[in-house]
Amino acid sequence: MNTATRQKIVMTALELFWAKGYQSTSISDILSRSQVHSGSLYHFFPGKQDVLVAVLELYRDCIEDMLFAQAWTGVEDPKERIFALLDGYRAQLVSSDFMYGCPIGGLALELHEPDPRVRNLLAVNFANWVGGVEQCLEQMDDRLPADTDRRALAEFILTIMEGAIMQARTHRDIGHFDRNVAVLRTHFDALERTARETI
Amino acid sequence: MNTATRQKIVMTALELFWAKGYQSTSISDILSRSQVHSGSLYHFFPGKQDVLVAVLELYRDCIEDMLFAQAWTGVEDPKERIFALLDGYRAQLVSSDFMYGCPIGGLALELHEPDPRVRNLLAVNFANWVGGVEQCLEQMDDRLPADTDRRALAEFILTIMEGAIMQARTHRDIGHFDRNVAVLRTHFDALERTARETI
DNA sequence: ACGCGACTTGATCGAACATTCAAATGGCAG
DNA sequence: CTGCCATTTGAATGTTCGATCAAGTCGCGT
Repeated sequence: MNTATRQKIVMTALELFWAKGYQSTSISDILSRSQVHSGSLYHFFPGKQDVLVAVLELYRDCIEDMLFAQAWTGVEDPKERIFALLDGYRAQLVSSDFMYGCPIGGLALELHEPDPRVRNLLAVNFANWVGGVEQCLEQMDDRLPADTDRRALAEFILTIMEGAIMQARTHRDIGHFDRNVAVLRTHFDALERTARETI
Repeated sequence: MNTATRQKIVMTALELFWAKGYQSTSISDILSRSQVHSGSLYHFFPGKQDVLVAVLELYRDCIEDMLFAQAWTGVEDPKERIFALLDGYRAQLVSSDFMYGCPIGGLALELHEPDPRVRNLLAVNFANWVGGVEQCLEQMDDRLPADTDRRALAEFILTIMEGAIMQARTHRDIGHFDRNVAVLRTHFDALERTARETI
């Protein structure tokens, strides 16, 4: 199977879905940007929805190499790895003039009655992101109170990332992102202080 | 001006934008649901985008009576008013089987290159919501540490609401919402404890 | 009674959309 | 060289979209 054309389609769709969303991206957009003709696209994919599935599968399979590895090079402290991850989204927002937020979050809110495959892949991608953060929290060991629910805290951090991006994009003001991260830092400070006090 | 037809259009559009989003709602959807003909709609509105503007203006003008007043009847404690507000969104998610999230947040992430009017109205609606929560935080007086940035904390609470809805909807599991709110509660506990200790 | 302006009706428009298909191409197995 | 099958080409399809418009209705001031 000539995979080059298929990959070109998926990479182009990934970029367009990220920049404009799923519904605002037409098949024609994907075709003209990727220099592929419609027959080729429909040779590899039954329909538009299946292109989205392929994009979400790519996210799922590459989160480790493309997201975590990238954000965590040169950062060893597990707590700072979490903030480095958030800072990556911040940098994307700023450098793209608030165009590029979270590709999964954008799709998750845009698709109101998604295909079960799509919804499941969105959930898996969220779960993988949360899992990565959860590992950082576990590596913080007794810097966090023993009774801290690390999974719930990891989900909380995803929540903050998504909400902070939403507000910063809407106001076109990175201050909204920064203030949210700052409050998260005070939450970590309180947790670490509690952990120290109850040794 | 025959306002009845206009109102019918705006109310129908509000409901459809909330349930299906802006792009997935066609003018035909609005017309058939509201029993109005296309000429009437275009008599009152230059185009689809202006219907959205009217919907967002309605949210802006009615947030006090429709949202805060509703959530806060019978709840006097300012801290519990915040959690009552969140519980309202929770109830909507559950009773609608995860269809109805936050109408503003959904539109904010869906519209990638919005008309300045639209973007500004989204920002105003977020700001009004944050303002309501900020007032609650101010009424908490010295139950919070003196140096707490109440505006930033109010924005943080909006963030949590939006992120919690996003995750609960994606997983179709209200547990994701509840865990986020639970972590927020631990954050409040820590703040109140700090305030008590530093009297 | 009359006319005017506000509103309604519903057929109609062109553009954009996702999708289809028959024909052409090209590489490779035998 | 030949035949086959995966892939490519690009015109064409039917549908849905947002929007237009001419004709009609209604109420109200004069």
